Amino acid sequence: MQKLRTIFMGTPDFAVPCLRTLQEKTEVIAVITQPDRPKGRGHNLQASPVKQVALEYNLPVYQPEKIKTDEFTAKLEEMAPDLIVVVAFGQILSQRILDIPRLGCVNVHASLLPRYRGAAPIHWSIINGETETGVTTMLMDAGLDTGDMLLKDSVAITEEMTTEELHDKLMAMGSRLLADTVDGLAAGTIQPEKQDDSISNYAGMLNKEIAHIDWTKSAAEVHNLIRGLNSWPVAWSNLDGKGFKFWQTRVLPGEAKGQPGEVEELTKKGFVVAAGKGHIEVLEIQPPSKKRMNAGDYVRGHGIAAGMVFN
RNA sequence: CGCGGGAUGGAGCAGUAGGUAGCUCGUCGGGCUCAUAACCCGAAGGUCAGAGGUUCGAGUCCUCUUCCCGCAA
Repeated sequence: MQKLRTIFMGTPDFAVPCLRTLQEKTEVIAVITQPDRPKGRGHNLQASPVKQVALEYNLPVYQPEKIKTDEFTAKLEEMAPDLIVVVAFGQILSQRILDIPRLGCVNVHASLLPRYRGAAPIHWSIINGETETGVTTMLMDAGLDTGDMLLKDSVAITEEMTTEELHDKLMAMGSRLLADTVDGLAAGTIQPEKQDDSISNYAGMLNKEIAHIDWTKSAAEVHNLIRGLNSWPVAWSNLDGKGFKFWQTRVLPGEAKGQPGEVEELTKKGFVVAAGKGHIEVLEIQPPSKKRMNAGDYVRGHGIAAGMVFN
């Protein structure tokens, strides 16, 4: 069978396994990714993970600042791909681009659509305390993650799972699902299914403010925020005017003994903080200008004491 | 050369106007105990990130280097 001619669009780590899958199954004629951005200390320009892998395969890489320009669209039309695959690309495609490939544009999205459409489905599904999520492939249309669904796979979210762990699971699942989707599309065996807009919701972009812990919420909600924002941007709270990041916590049984944010007691492994309802034990923390460390170690070296209040 | 914060025994920290390096924990040995991650006694372990400079003398002041963290997605 003649290999499909495809174009891949993606940017972060999450998209990399999908690119590898596509490279194995099809002839990738171009890779589109975000322009190199200044990153890290020193603000050096850094290529996206997708670009690095594309270069490894010697694939042609394009990095338009805006993909929707007439000029770039025309270039895509010239390439005349059979299929375009988009995974965490970071730019919205125009209808004109969506119309280019014969088999359409396929998107791999890290949620069970129509739930959690948008930029940060993995983070939000944990923050909201969901017990199940997954990956969905769809035929893109002009809306944001509103296209007809192709294939789906699900995974359970456990109580202690962090975004980082879930991200890795879904990343692997996404590339497997993409493989099946490409095969199915080529063979014409997949029946696209419309999304039910009435049960959809939106997982917006994250910002610093949502990462600020609100201790008046319940212990479970605080814990979900912390594990949901683990790895980035990491939930934080102030003590003495200094920002502390919270990396790992666990919900303790029983009622809160102090006001929200108050350190109730020190424990072997860390310390206990009261929430609006219930309380949590802090196990791993990151003080200003320091690496993340065991909360117990931090307590031993510092004057953390019962009665101090985070806010 | 984008801005800022760090680097002190295995871990986390002190170290006050420069004058022989301390604390909490861990480790090892011993004791107590039916027993213990509990308690008691004792011990080991640091060229204070590296190089140079100022000084009678520097963890403590100055310069350079290396590494780490935050901001920026």
